[in-house]
Amino acid sequence: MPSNSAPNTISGSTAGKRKILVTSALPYANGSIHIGHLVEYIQTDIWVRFQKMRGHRCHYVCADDTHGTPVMLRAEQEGTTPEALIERVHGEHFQDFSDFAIEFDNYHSTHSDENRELSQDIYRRLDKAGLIAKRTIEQLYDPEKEMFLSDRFIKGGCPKCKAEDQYGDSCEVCGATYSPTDLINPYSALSGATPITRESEHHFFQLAECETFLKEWLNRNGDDAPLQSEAANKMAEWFEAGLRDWDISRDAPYFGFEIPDAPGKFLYVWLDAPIGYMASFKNLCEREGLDFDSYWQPDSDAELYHFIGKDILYFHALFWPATLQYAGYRTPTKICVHGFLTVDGQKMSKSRGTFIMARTYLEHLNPEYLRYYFAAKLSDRVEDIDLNLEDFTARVNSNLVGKYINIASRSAGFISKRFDGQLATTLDDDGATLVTAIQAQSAQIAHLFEARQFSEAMREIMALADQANEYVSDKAPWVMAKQEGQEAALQTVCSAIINAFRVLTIYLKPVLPKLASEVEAFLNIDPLQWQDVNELLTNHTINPYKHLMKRIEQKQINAMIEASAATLQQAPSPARHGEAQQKNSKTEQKKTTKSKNGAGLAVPENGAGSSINDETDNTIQFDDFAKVDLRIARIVKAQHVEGADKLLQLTLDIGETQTRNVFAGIKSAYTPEQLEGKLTVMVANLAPRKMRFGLSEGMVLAAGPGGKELWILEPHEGAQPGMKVK
RNA sequence: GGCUAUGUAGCUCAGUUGGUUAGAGCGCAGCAUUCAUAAUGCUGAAGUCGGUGGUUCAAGUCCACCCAUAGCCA
Repeated sequence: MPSNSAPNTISGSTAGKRKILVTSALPYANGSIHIGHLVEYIQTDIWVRFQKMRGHRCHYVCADDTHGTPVMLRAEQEGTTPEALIERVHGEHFQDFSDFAIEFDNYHSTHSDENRELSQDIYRRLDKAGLIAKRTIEQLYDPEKEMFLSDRFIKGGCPKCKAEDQYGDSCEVCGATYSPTDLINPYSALSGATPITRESEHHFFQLAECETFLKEWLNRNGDDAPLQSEAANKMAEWFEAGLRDWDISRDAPYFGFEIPDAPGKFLYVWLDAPIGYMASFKNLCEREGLDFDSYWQPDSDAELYHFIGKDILYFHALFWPATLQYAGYRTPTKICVHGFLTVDGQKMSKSRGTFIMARTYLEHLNPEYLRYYFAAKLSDRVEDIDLNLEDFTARVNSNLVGKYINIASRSAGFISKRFDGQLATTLDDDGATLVTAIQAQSAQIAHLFEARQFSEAMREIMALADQANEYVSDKAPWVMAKQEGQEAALQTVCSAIINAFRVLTIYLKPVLPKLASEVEAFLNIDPLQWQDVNELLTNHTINPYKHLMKRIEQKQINAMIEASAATLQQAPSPARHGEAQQKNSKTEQKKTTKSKNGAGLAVPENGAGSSINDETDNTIQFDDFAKVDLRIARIVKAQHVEGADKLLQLTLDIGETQTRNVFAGIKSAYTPEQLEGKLTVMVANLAPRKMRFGLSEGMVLAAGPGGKELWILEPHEGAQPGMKVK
């Protein structure tokens, strides 16, 4: 594991200023920022702030990713232009980031002059290098809308199971994969028109030509290689599968940049998106008089870091270095890949209220809680991290408020009340020992920040906070305060505590910049830099202590979850770019369908107490309720379903001449024997759902989080099959 | 289906090249304390390290298979 290794020559030292350029992936201009996105921006921002505190010349740039079909269509839907749409979203994104204390040196847009010039120039350079091939391909075309359709925008009947309304690449009912041309009665999802096949010349980036270079790049710098081991593994997989050409052109109409000398052809959004990193930096250079070339020329002495999520590794580890190399630019120093965010161990879910938008979070909680929590969970590995809300509350309250903030809170009162804010001129032996011990961890903690092992750094820092609290406990200043002749000792002890607090604040500053600045005001000092660790604050007057951070209350969390559940109809997509975006919203849709009625069970995928319906708010009218025909049902027969992991097949008697067949996802909690003969409640008027194993004609009601914890409803004695539940 | 990860105390995670009774924080229990917007200190309980089989004097750590979860298959 390369980045776990001992500090190398670059990362360990403070001597010598480094030139560092850092990016986070560009958020797509077709959705709001949510807490999943924030993992990356917070991770990057912490790293950047650390580098700046160390005195390095570090720039952090980002931008909105604006091009592609989804933006074009959404603008059309909203009755506006793509330009107006992306401008509005740009403002929203920037505000969200700012409010989370994510401090870009520049937040630009891929729809900018800089990006157009760079993108078109890079295309020309790649073409000149012989890497662009042109081939005519056949694609489905919407004659009404007059545009080519990607798989996502074509629907029709599944060629295998005949299910209707399936997408162009795979069937959600039987799982078959196929090509859109295989669909039965295909139609355009945009206009409903029948698509026709049409030829078009496309431009391809011949990635296979770059294989030798990519392998060399990947193995560069030994232990300090550009990729983490997990990402390098993935690369090996891709190499083994063989690198294929990359289709980088799209036909008009397309919101993007035209390909030079190819009228009606546009650069695919994924080509110009990463170039947006350069464009944003170029824009910054022009504004601040920096030398763009010294960062991007092949012999550059600057370091270049891209922080990305594992979902877009392919673009950043294959195409992007290849693009840069063959266009005559330098290549990235490192691609820092992180995993996804889960909430309470599961994918963020709109119905459970765990699909939390950045804005919703901000309306209920302090952003620095989340910054700390993410820091406490993040490592240099490509691992998913979990936001466990209970753990979140406990850790923030205990670590930040109970341990760290409390150190200031329990000493400052004495200093201001008894000594008029004046700190002692020297520390006693024990106090000096404590502060020295905390200072001594500076190099180690810096190394952990540098190596992106933030969770380890937080552990170290909190262990030091424990030492400070032990010292307070040992010295018992409140006892001294009551003894005559102990004034000097009291002042000395409290000064040591304040000094311990000051050093801990330096260590936490990259994570908690706002809090740190309040601490600076409280301590009456200049903005803290990393090198200030070695100084002592003595013979100095501090300001009266005001509480620096409140504890999280459960009701704030609850309110945030409720608010998230309530605003879920505007389904923002987590994806960043064009087609990836489409794919994701499709997954989301799949999930929704499934939890609604796919398994014939009224339990949302995993959600205890959550709403079944994703689209409405929580209140319904009586009429709405009356629409649901709930009936007492006797389980005449229950059996396993061959090939299904979660399903039981139930035969239900609801007083009709025919029994009902229902597939229920309760295998994990019940055996067929436990169910046969029992009474339960079913939804009798649910539209039948064709499943892989047959037709499901309703669903039975059950509660619980899932797995073994699942309980179906059973009426009291006397109820008869067929009775209506109302 | 193929591939890649992950699975260690209630929760979140550490566990170096296989080596003495498996660690931390949070939570929990008891005690102490009251300076601190209940915060702190001390003590303690708690794990057949996903399962099965194997290699070895010795396996959480290596191998095989299986189970679960997540992702990738452009």
